[in-house]
Amino acid sequence: MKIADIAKEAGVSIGTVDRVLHNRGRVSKETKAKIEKIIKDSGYKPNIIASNLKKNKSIKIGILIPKLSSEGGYWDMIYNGINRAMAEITQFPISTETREFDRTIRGDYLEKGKELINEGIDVLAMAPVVQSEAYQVIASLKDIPYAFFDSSLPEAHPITENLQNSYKAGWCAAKIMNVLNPDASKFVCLQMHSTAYNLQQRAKGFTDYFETKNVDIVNLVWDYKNKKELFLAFFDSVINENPDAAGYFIPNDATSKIAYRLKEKLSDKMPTVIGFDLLEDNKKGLREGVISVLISQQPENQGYNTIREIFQSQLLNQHNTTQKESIPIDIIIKENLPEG
Amino acid sequence: MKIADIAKEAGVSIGTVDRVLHNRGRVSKETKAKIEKIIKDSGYKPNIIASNLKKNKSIKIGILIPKLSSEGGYWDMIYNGINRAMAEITQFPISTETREFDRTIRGDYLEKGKELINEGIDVLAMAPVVQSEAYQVIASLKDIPYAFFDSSLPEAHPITENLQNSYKAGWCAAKIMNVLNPDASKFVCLQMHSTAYNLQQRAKGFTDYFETKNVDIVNLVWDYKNKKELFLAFFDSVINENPDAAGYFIPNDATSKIAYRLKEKLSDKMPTVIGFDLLEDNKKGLREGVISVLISQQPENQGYNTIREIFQSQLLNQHNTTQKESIPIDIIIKENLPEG
DNA sequence: ATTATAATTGTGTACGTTAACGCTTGCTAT
DNA sequence: ATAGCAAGCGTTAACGTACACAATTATAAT
Repeated sequence: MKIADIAKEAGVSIGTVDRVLHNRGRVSKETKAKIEKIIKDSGYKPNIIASNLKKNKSIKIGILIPKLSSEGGYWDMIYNGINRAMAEITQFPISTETREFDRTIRGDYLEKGKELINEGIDVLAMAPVVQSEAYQVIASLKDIPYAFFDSSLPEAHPITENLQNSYKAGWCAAKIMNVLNPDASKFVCLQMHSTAYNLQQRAKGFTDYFETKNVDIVNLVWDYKNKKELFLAFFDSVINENPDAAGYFIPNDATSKIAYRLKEKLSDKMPTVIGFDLLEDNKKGLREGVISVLISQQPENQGYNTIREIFQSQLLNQHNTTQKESIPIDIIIKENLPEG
Repeated sequence: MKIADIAKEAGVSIGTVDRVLHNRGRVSKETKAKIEKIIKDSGYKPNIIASNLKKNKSIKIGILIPKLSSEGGYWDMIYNGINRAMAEITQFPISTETREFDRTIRGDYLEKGKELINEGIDVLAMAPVVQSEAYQVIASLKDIPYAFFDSSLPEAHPITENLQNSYKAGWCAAKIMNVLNPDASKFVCLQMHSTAYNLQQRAKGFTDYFETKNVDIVNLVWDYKNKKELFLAFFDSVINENPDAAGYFIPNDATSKIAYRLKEKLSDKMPTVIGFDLLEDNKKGLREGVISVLISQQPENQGYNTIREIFQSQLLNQHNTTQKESIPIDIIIKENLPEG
């Protein structure tokens, strides 16, 4: 069934059918109704291939992402996923324009966002990690659609979002910590960025799990604005003050650093260490046994899915109706660590 | 850069360029060389959209899969993934033709496979679970490409395969079993289909893990050809004979049945139960605590990926060069069980 | 030299859709 | 009555590729 068939059946020209299909007006009510009925009854589906060929439209996707090669390579993993998805659809007229922002510089997020908008992007994929500025970027977008990865923003309406339920991830980590140390009565939870919502939620999930259990959770926060060289001294004092802690939960990605320090100081009775993300350092820690468990946010898939869904919605006009699940909480131990 | 541009640059017509592009001969050596150089230098990429429009080719994918609604719904999960992928590409001229076979009927695999071939499929996606017949099907395919899901076949050359490393999965399960029962000295491994290669490998991985540890593994096999109603009596005797078993490893998907029986018989000191696949029954067992851990083969993703890769290679002519990883070993506990 | 034949190369149409453009018809305002 | 105008509809030229067919040129046979 193609437009010409509909036209023939309706006794009109393809131009008229086209106007009805695209709601371009200039068609009488009766004709429109007749054509719409035929379209409905025949189950006509537009040939997206021909459509794209004719329109010859190209979609430019803006990517707003924290500085690559920072934070242990976490964002690079997302970016790899983005590139994998792009590679799969090179055949289609789609391109990306990337801006890396520095989340520690006030206003940088907004600035880079506006740069992208000025570039004339058709859709924006963003990690809304600087909340207040992210809202401003969205406001500036006007009618340009946007998608989230890594995290979300209340009250926003992205075309898709790919992120993990942080609270549940913390809760899950707590369960594992509990199982690995059934008799323990004390664990440490050490956050490195006080402001990040994700990390707060993970810490909360972890703490809440133990609420009804007779277990002491020591919640600590190390502000990333502090001088880096002071960290180890700080951490050593944490170790000294909590000799009875059976495990350390690190809601952010700096797990290996902490794990190796613990190994150094407490080689005899190494506590359980649970952290996040399959960064190279963390994978090494897992392989060498100083980290017991890592929870992966599947950043590669987040990037990949984001692009795929943008592609589906913008180029193929397929808007997903079904509620999608969030990224699963991926439990990684030495034995199921993916190779490479 | 399009064919017309190449033609203009080479001073020939597009027909000649076309012949060079498709190796249809009838072009002089010099002309061919000149055109090939231009193609190479310009980085020309054919417009797959226009190509498909012209060719108007439709790909029919044959699906050879065990009876749906059998084996606890495992194959239905794969089929769901297949359908999800198909839904994403409805815009493209691609269709499926499914044949369900009964793996317990000798010759049925081959028969259903031949039916598909006679249907005139362009590519076959198959679960090569009946090895000898699968080889015959492949031989009958002649030059039709094929893809594997769930399992593989030595010496075959599928365009893609999506499966989990069974040995590694068993090994991983063993590690978890060990961690959950650090002081135990005996575990039971109970297989339900003696012939399935996958299950053998899982059992082997599990057993091998404990080889150097002073742990006793009781390896049992219940042949599925036995009368079903005898199973519980058999299993009760297993329980009685191994009162000191700290855990049960079930390499196949009938985990919940076993777990609930154990609960009935040994409610006071319930052993650890580790099994496979997120079937409804198993998920229930996990939620209710009779199953400790399930390993997921991500069947949904297997089906999804298989179709996607067929689509990429057959319709977009994008043949993946990079070695792909096998399906990850997905560790599922109550706390990270996906909803729904 | 002239055909016959083979080896090259060029031309034209179609794939289904889009959208600019133009044609008709009927109406309003002068 | 007639120009002006808008509503409604039809026509047509692309988009880039594939392939059948026509046309040309080179080579061989007489």
